[in-house]
Amino acid sequence: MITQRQNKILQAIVRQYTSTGQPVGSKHLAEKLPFKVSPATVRNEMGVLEENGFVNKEHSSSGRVPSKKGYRYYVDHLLDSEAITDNDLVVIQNSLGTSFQKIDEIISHSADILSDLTSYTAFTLKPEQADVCLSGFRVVPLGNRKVIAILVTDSGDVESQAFTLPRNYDTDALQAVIRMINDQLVGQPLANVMQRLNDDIPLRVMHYMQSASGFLDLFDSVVSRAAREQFFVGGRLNLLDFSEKRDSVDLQTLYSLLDHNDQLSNLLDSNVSDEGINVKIGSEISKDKALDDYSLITATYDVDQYGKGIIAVLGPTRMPYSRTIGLVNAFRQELAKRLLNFYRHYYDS
Amino acid sequence: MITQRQNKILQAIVRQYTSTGQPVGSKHLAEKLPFKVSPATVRNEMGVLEENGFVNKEHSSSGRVPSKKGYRYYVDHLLDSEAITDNDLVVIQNSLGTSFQKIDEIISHSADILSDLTSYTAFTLKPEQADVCLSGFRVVPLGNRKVIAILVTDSGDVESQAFTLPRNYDTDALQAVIRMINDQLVGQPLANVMQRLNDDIPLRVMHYMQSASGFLDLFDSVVSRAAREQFFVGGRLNLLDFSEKRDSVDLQTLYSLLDHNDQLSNLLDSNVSDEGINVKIGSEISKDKALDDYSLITATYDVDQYGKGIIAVLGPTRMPYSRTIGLVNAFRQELAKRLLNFYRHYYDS
DNA sequence: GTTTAGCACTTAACCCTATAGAGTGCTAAA
DNA sequence: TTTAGCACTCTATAGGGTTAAGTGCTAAAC
Repeated sequence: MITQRQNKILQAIVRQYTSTGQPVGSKHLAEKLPFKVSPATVRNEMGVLEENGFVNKEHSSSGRVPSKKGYRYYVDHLLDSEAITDNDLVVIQNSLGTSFQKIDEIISHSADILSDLTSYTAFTLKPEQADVCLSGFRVVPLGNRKVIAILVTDSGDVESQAFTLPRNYDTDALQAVIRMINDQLVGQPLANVMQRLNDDIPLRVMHYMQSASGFLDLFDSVVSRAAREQFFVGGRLNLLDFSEKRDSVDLQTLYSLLDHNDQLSNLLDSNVSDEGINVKIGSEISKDKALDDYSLITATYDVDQYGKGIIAVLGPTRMPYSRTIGLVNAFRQELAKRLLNFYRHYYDS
Repeated sequence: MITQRQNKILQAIVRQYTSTGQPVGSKHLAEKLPFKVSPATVRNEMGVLEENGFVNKEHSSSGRVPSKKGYRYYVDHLLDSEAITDNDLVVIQNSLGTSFQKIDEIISHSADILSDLTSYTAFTLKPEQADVCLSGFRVVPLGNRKVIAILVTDSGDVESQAFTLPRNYDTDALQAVIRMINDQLVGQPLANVMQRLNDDIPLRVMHYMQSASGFLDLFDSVVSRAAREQFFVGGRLNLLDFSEKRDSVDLQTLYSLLDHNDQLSNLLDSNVSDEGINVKIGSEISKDKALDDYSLITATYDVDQYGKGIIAVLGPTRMPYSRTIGLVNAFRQELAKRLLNFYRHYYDS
C-alpha cells in the first residue's frame, strides 16, 4: 500500500527528474516538497518506493530515478490538472487558423505544429469513417495510349493514376471491364473490394481480356492507395535529439524507423486506443528495445459524422507528461473544431 | 612544380587517410609506398607538399591530413582506374533488374540502391527533356461538385488533382475557361505557362468568372507540380553518420537540409555540371559551412532522345573516391541501359 | 512509533601529473 | 640527394587525490 506522502514524493521525483534529467536526491527533494520533512525522512520513504519498484538508483550512492512502473503510476494517478499556458493555446489556434484548400494540407501542417510545440516527433492521421465505400471508377483516355484511372470514394476522396496502355489494347474490352467493375464493386466498402480483387474479380476480368494482370495491377494500386490510412509525420529528426546512448545498435533501429513509413504506420496501428488520450511507456510501445526509452502519447479527435482521426507524439520516456498531454489534448480539440468547420462549409448544402 | 614522387606520396596519404581516418605519419607511409625510401625522405617530401598546401597537420607533431586542395588534386589527377568489384556490379544489375510499372518507381528505387552501395546519401532525378510542353488540360466532373483536373505534357507525364467546386459554380464559365486555357497554352513550354500565369492569364479568366483566384490556384498547383524536377533521396540519415563534431550548430543546418526537399533541390541544381561525372569538395558545394566536410559527386545519365537524368551522392570529404566514383559511374551506365529499354518498350510503336 | 540529526561509507566527476607513443624538424654524415 | 640520429612537441591514457552529492544505519528527540 502506498501512502499519501509517498504519492507526493513519487510525484515530486518524476517532476524533478523529467525537468532536469538528473537523479533526485533526498536533500533537494525535501526542500521542494509541499510539507516540511527532513531529508532523512525522505530517504526512508524513498527506500519504500524503491522496494515497491517505483524508483531505481543508477549506482549505490546516487539519487533516485523513476522506473517504468513509476512513470506508469505517475501518469495514471499523479498527473497535474493538464493545464497548458495561454501562450500555447494561442499558438495552436493561430497555426490552425490559416486557410487551406485540402484536408491533407491541414493534417500535414498539424504534424509540424504539434512537433514544434512539443519538440518531439508528431504524427497525424486524417479522420476516417469506419467503412469507406467505392463510389465510382473511371478511366479517361488522354490520347497517345495514355489513360488516367480515377477512383472516387463516398467519403469524397479521389485517387488517380496515369498509365500507358500496351500496344494493341482492345478498348472495347477495357470499357466492358470498367462497366463490370462499376456494376460489381460500387457501393462496397474498400476492404471488401481489396478482398475480391484477390478472389472473383480476376476471373471476371478474364472474360473480356486474355491477361488480367496489367489492368488489375493498376486498379489494385489505386484502390490500395485510397484504402491506406495516410498519415503525416512532423519533426522526424527530433527522435534523435535525446537517445542517451548515441553509439549503440539501437540507433540503427531508430534510423530505419525514421526512414520507413510502413514501420511507423505499424507502430501507430498497434498502439491506438479506442478513444481519448492514451500513454504508452517504454516497452509498452513495442517489443523493440530501441524504443525502451521512449513514450508514445496517442489521442483521437472526433469530427462527428465525418469520422475520427488520430494524433500522436513520440518522445523520451523522460518527458514532462503534464505539459505534453495537455498540449495533445488542447490540440485534438482545436483540430476537431477546425475540421468540423471545414467539412460543414464544403460538403453540406 | 610537383614531382612524380610527391604525386605518389600525396596519393598514398589520401588513400590511407580516407580508409583509416587517422593522420598519416612518415614511418608507416614509407612502408606502404611502392618504392623504397626512408621515413626521413618521406618527411622532407611531406614538408614540400605542406608548403604547397596539399596537406595539413592537426597539430605541430601530428601526421599529415589532406587539405581541400589535396583532395581536389587527388580527384583531378591521381585517381585509380575507377574499378569496382564484380560483386558491386552484380548488385547494381540485379537491383535494377526487377520489373516496374512507372519511371518514378525505378528512379526512386535507384536512390535507395545507390545509397546502400555507397552508404552515403544518394539522389536521383528522372530524365528530363529540355523543354517540356503542355499538351492538354482537362477537368473531369466526378459528381457531387467534385472534379479532377488533369494536365498532360508532351513528355507523357500526367499530373492530376482533385478539387471540390464552391457552391453555385457556373459550369459553362468553367468550360469556357478550360477551352481558353487549351487554346492559349497548349504547345507552350511549361516555363512559359508558369510565367503567363502571373501575366495575362488572370485577366483572360476574369472575362468568364468574377473571381479568378480559386481556379487559378488549382491550375497553378498542377502546372508547377508537372514542371518541378522531382527528385528522390535515399539514405537521408546517412548524412549524420560521420559529422565529427556532433555538437556544433552545424547539425542544425544538416537537420534542416534533411527535412526540406527544396533546400536539397537547390543544392543539386547549383552543383550539376553539364555532363559526365563531377566532384565538388567541401566549400565548393555551397557557401554553407555545415557542408565543409562533405563532398558531392554528381553524374548525368543519358537516355538518348528521352533526355538526360542525374544521380548524385553526398558523403564525407573523407571518402574513398575511387570506389565511390566507380560505383556512380557503373550505376549511371546501368540505369541508362535499363531506362532505354523501358522507354523503347512502352513508348515506341 | 515517527521523525530527525549525525556519521560512516560509496560513487562519479573533476583536476592534476606522469608517462608512453607517434610524429616532426633539423643537423650532419653517407 | 638520401638517411641516421636526436631533441622536441603534442596527444592520449592511466593513476591519484579531492570534492560534492548521495545513501543507509543508528541512536536520540519528539
